[in-house]
Amino acid sequence: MSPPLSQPAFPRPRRGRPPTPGLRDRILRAAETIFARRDYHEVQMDDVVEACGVGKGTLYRYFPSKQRLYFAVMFDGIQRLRVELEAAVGTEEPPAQKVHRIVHRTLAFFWDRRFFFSLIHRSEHKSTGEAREWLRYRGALSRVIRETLDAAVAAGQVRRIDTRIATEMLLGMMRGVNRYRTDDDRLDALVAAVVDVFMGGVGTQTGRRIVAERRPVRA
Amino acid sequence: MSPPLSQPAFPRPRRGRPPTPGLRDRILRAAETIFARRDYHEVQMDDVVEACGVGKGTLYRYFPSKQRLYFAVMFDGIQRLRVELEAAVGTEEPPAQKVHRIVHRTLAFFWDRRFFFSLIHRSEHKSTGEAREWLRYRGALSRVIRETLDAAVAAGQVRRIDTRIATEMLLGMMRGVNRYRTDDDRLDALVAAVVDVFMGGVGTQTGRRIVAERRPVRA
Amino acid sequence: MSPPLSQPAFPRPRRGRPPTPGLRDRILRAAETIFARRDYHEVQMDDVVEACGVGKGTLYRYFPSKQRLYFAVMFDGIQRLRVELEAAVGTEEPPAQKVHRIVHRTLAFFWDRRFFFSLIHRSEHKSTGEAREWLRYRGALSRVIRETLDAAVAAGQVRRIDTRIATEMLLGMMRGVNRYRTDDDRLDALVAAVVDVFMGGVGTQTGRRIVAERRPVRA
Amino acid sequence: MSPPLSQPAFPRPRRGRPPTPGLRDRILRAAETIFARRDYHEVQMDDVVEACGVGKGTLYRYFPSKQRLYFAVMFDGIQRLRVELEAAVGTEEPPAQKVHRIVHRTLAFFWDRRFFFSLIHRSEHKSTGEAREWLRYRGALSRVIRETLDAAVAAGQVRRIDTRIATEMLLGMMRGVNRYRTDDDRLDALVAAVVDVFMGGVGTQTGRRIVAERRPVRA
DNA sequence: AATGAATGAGTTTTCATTCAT
DNA sequence: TATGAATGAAAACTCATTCAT
Repeated sequence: MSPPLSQPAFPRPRRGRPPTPGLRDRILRAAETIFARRDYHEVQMDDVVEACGVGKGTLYRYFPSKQRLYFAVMFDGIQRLRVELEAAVGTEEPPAQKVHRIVHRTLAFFWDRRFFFSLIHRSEHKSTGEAREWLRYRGALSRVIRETLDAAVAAGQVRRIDTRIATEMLLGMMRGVNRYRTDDDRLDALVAAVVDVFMGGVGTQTGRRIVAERRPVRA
Repeated sequence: MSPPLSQPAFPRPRRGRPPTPGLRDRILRAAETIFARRDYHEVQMDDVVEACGVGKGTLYRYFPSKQRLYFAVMFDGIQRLRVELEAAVGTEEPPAQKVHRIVHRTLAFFWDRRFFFSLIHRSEHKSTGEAREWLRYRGALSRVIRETLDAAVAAGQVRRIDTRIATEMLLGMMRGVNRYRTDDDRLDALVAAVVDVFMGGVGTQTGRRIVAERRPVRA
Repeated sequence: MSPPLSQPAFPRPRRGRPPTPGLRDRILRAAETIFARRDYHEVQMDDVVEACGVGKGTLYRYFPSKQRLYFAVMFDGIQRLRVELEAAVGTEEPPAQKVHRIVHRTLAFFWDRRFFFSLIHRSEHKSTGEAREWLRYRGALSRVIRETLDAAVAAGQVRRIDTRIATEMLLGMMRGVNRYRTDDDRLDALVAAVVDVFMGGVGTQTGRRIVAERRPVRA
Repeated sequence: MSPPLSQPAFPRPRRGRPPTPGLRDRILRAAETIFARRDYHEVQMDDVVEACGVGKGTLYRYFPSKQRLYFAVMFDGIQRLRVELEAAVGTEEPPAQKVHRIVHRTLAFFWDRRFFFSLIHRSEHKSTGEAREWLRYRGALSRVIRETLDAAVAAGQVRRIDTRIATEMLLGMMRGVNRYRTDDDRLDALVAAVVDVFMGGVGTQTGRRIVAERRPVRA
């Protein structure tokens, strides 16, 4: 539904000169750095305008409203994360190992985006198109995790638990440790801690052993 | 002009119209239900006014600004939860069992307060007095959990892990499953799932067995 | 129309116990010190309430609105000044001398009341009863001055000028020097300066001599 | 991106919608007529908005607050008056004559601005930047008068009096006659009366004669 | 009668969005 | 097309006045 975010290597045959190529992306990047740092309601369109060095009219030409811009940023971000996770998971490793990669990538992604998603999932009564689309994106992301867990269950590395709920737990753990981390906390240590507890909790004997032996978790 | 001697010393003989008893609490309750359902910026003072059937001036008499009201609601809520947890934890049970109670009470508390604290996790750069105080309240809450975990470690029911981080993981897990639960999810099932995974992850043999054998914990 | 402001020596036979005798006056005094120092719109009824140590309901029992209170204060003040001037003028002195007394008393009166009358004479369109009454009070005051000038004209001590306009000039001069006086300015010096210029301007030879010889004006 | 070289250096090639020419002035004029007629607290921003036929946002774009707008109007007005006075005084006439011009211009200026400066003389205890700046403007205005008087003293046309105080007297006289003028009063007559009394009061023989002989001064 | 709690109409200001160039 | 000026609906808050005790 949204155009590809990275410039494709061969620009598709354009009819009519596309207005300032790459401008949409530039706006998206600038907006991301802003929305990642401040809450939705603390961000003003003027800030975005200033951050991406573009006129306000232009901004509105590309994104018809603040909400749309915000969601575009969120969708873009979560999509990139999903792509990363898919890449991390599309290997021949044992599923239990993949959990480690997932946690690492995800925590790294949110490390500098602590205010991401602050707007999302408010006012449940409003079922706007955005809300629906958000669920799609969010679902696509969590599905990567869930399917990995499913595979792990199939491989006897994770116990027969409800992987939907387990996925939310894992995401929640990561959010928690990231939100309330201290300045001394290091990414790797938190990754290790999360994997340790989560796999300890959901893994089978086998699963735990696989995770434990491979990566000597540095505190 | 001096208080009648027959009156007890404490209830000083108020002159003029006495403050409507319990009004502050009434406002606080009404505001809680509103802030629990909608995001801070979606709540308007007029809504609160209407919800508690009180004049706007009165609202401002008790809480001098919207922010103050919001924080009062948050502080009140988190404090009540903390008190509940302290009660739940002040028993002779084995520490591992107490984790079960903590999870149950906490999830129950947030069951209808899914949007609580939405504002609070924002803009930490503003070090207002409120922000500081929030940290105090939040710290007092998490301390209850952490100390329980510490006791569990001491009792050999939880492994020697960083209980600060473990606390955040536990809170994060609960937040995650609550936020993204479906309409079919039941409180007890989620409690069980969280305890299962968390204690599986952090517990020792002993700890796990303690939790596992006394599975059915009702409200 | 308004009750006598000073307690008469023999209290008139009251039927029904008069509510807290002297309270009205107390309020009036307290309000005066407030309105003399701050502008009408900067004064809040709560300030008045606090200043006179009386409940807000009581305040409204005696003065039905802020405006009424304000005008009562103004009327009271201007009336007292008028009484003073009448006393100062009811002597056998030559009229030119009386001007000196007028200036002295008037400047002294306003010395600590620099914000008096700030509200008055706004919004000409509103012809409230207050506005009319204010004109009566103000007229009574300026009449004392004007009649003194008339007498001075008759006595050949002031030139045949329009004494209405001259009165306004004199009042304006006093207002000007008082409003923009420095901390070093002394009352007597300003009185002398005003009398000097005014009588120099309106007086005849005779009139000027009379004023000049009597009070050696210290600059 | 850099300005075309054919354009002159100064009118930089503004991009986007150019500011409505003269809009700031239009607002200023409209606000002046309003503030000249009504007191600060009786003026609402909506009135100003309506008076100058501009959106409220625009009003706030040019003046960030009601106070700022008010002071801008005052500063603008007093500055224009000062410029007028400087022009009136920058001639070869004898200083005593100049007083006549000063009075004429000043009274004419305030003829339709009887409520000007109503806020300004308030609450001097608040030493805001505006208050300071106001003193600068007001000082610049009175200085023109004072220097004229000083010159007149030097020329032997005014007695050796305190010209600071004399300036305040003159301004006060003008304010007084203007404030309390009747509908029948004519500008020229009041000007004549003020000059007559003031110069009679402060002038030397010479000074008075100079003013007196060239009585009829029209605009 | 006296008091102070309760009230709500009225005002300033913000900021997402539109529009003229 | 790109730009920034212009717009006005919406929202927090104040304070004179009323009312219950």
